[in-house]
Amino acid sequence: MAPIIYSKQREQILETVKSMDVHPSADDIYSHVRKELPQISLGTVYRNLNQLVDMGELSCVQDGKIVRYDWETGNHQHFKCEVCGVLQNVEVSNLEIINLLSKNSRMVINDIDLAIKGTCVPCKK
Amino acid sequence: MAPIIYSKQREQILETVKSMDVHPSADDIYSHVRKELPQISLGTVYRNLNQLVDMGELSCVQDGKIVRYDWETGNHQHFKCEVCGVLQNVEVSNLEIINLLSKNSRMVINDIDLAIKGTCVPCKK
DNA sequence: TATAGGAATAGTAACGATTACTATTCTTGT
DNA sequence: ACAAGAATAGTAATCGTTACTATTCCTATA
Repeated sequence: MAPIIYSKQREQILETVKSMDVHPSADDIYSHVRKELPQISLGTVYRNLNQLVDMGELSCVQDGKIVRYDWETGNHQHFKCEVCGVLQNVEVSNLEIINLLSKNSRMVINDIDLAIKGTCVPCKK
Repeated sequence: MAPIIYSKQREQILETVKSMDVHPSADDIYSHVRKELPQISLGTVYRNLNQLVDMGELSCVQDGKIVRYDWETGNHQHFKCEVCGVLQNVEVSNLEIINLLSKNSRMVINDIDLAIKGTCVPCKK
């Protein structure tokens, strides 16, 4: 439980993720942040991303075998287009789904993680 | 599109997964199959697991950064206990969830992948 | 049943995302 | 200004998985 102290690297990483519209991978973020801080190392990016997720400043999603980061931390789930590969947020009431699930199960449900796969609107045409 | 021909390794891998009650990883399966076929290589296990999933004989789930395999291929989702780490199947009507989601979205939903996190019945006590 | 063509294998090397390590540099409370 | 200890850059290591290659196995055909 070491206290977290300021670093310009962490601030820059957070700002960078917030400025990106897609769900960037650690490597995407590294590339962007290097424009501002050319000396930053990839390990620093990973360490800070993990901290920011732990702190609740960011959320993350597993996309295949890589992790993607998201500045939206509220109640949402992810849609992946199987045609173009884009990953986008979908506003969903997790509670509704949890209620649906709770009807038939005796375990305690804390959270759900829903990956929706299909064809996005532009690819549909 | 090379035709798939018989191999005792593939048969043994499939039988092994079907005999296991938990959701085994490739490495778990490798350990078990080696008792019957000591010469089998890990690469063979991976290659055949991928084929069996493609053939629809098995299904698989991403669990953190590893993939786990499942002989149940029907309509179900996965529950992970955050206390003991066990991964178990939950019977869910995917259609109900897809209907819920389709109300508010214009993309075409082909499939969903739901990871439920919580506390299992034994750990609840 | 012998055989040829190609599919599968064992063993090993390579890969890619992520984490660990370490000497040095920053932050911050005093 | 200074000391304690967080954070960093750079690099090595880890780990699940895939790729490669020479050899062995399967099976359709003669």
